[in-house]
Amino acid sequence: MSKRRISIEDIARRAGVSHSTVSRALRDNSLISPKVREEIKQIAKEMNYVPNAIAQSLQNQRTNTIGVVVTSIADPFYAEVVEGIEKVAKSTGLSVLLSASHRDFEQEIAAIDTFHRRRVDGILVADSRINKHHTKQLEQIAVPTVFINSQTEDQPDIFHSVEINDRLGAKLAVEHLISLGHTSIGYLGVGDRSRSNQQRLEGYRMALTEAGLPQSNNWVAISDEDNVRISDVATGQQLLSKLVIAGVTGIFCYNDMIAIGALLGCQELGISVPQDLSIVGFDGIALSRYVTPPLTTICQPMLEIGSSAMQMLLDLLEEKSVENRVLSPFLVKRGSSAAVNKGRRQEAEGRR
Amino acid sequence: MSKRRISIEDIARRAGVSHSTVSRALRDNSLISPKVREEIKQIAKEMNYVPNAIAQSLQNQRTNTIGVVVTSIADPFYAEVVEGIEKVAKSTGLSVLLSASHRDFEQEIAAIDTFHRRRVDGILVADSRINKHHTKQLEQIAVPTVFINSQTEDQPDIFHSVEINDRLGAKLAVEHLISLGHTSIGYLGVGDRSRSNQQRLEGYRMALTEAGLPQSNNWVAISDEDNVRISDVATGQQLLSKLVIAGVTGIFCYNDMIAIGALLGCQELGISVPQDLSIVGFDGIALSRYVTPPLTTICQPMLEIGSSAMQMLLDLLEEKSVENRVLSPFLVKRGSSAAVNKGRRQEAEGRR
DNA sequence: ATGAAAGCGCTAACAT
DNA sequence: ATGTTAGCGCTTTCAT
Repeated sequence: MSKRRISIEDIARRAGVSHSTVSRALRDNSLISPKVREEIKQIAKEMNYVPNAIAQSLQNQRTNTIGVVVTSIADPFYAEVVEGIEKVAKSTGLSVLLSASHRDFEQEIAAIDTFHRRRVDGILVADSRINKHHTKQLEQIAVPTVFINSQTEDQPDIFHSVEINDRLGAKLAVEHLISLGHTSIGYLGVGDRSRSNQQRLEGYRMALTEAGLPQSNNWVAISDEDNVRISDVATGQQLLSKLVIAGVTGIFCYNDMIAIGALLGCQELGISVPQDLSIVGFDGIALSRYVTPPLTTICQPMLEIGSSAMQMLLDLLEEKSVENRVLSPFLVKRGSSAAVNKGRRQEAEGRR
Repeated sequence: MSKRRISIEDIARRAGVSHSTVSRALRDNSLISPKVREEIKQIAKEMNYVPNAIAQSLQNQRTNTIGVVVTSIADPFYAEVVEGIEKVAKSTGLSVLLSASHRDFEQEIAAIDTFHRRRVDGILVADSRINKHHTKQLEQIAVPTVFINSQTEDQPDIFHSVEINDRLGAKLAVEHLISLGHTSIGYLGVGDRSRSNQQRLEGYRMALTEAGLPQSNNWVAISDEDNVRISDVATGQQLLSKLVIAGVTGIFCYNDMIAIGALLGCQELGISVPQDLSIVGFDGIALSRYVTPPLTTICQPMLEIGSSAMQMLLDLLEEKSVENRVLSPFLVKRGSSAAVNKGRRQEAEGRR
């Protein structure tokens, strides 16, 4: 299987030159005469020479590799983000090492540490749990790092970031429901993504306040932080009834998976969407288009989040100065939201 | 940013020993006295030493890295497979380089080539297009390689593989429809995944033949190979009407995305599933559970496909002998399939 | 235009 | 138990 690999020394021997000549020839160094250069390239091809990127990396102090940490590879949201990352990485000759953190601080640190040992040129971390307290322990990482939708409240300013404007997204969602005539609007959130959940909750409240609409603690349901073992879908399904009992006619969900859980919950309870209840999600994952009814949602430009984080990393590698980016999400209206229907709603309530 | 990194020489100098002593101490070599060993480890920690995996790789002729090629990172099926791969890779201290081929032969080769240059210890390729004709060009890869659900008819036998039993899966699907009383059963396939499509088609035919049921070319619709730019969902949606017109009461779809397209098509045409038409998918992606009605489908054990391919690779790395694996898919009955309803069906036809 | 030699950071065989 | 030396495969001065 592993007959030793061909090296430039082997080629040099065959060509009757020194190995440095071979190195130069293969790299199109202008010092080498065109003739020998071609000869050497020919021999290299005949011998099936494949340059050893490890040796090059050691010498060049550059691995042309970046590390990417996501919560889960199978998460449809981050899968799309990684797709965007990989695309621009590939176009610049960079390879990507991928690792999953499962929203666990320890695993996130372990992944970064591995990347560090492997001397990646840069790191991208999605949904990071790292905050200022850990800065000390991490500042010697000395590798350009970009955070994507960081979950940390106060982010170390030595790092860079690409974020979605969660508050704006939430406002857009709630304003949409308001424009449809809803006045009792609920929020279905998660307990284990502190920052984004907080921001979306704020956007939700802000929209209600600006519209002069009432608020109530009964209209807000957020999953227990410790209860996060279960999936977002299950969370949405479980928490739905609380809001339904509280009498909301529209619900803004933390994300699409929660919203789908809510949709499922509605089926169980015999509530029809959007006639009896309007539901709005967040993220815009492919799935949101295919459920019934198709989900009205706040779309994040997932590919762009990935590609622009990667682009930022490239700029950092070239020592350009970069500015943190905050991208704007946008509303996509689909079938799960409709004008409020007070009659139907009350009738539905009476039925219970 | 990049103040030079601490090396074992730096530690050696501080500790007043030679760099090889440091190397040994850090690796718990028993030759080093416990006392100096601890001293050295202490100093290393103080200096924030991070071993250079690149230098280790060059010396050890092992990168502890594997390369994974999938058609698309955002593909929900392969995302799940990669999740399985990464999990066992991480547990054995291996890192994974990920690359997308987009079902394109050139890109697949390019990715493998990059892995080759980077001296990965092993390679996993999903949906490979490589066949015996390319063996010559690839046999010097000399890196343990495992194919996952290869798309190639005659696979080079120097490579190993983990596959799903497509024919069995298709049979299961069709037998399920038959057991529900369906006698006119269609197949909705794809033109750009030659092998798996072929196998599933065979399984479909086999089941019909064994049951003594009629077959018809009008009951089989397969997308043009050149028309593959469009998504599987769109394919399913477009091709549906042909089978409907041909009068089938049940359809087995190449995969879940096609099936979802078919579901969408049914909505457009006012056909209710499963009352008027039963639909069965293939893959068992998360999505299949959440559409309406939830999709009856043939599940592939995605995580297991990933982990067992990875396990096979590990065995190969330890020079154990391995055997190719063929995993069995299984039927999951959900709402999209039901007993045939001839009355309703004919009525629906009359309506048109 | 080409070769000799040093060195990237590490491991390991060979001294002692 | 520790130091010396020689690589791993490459790039890059510095000679010539």
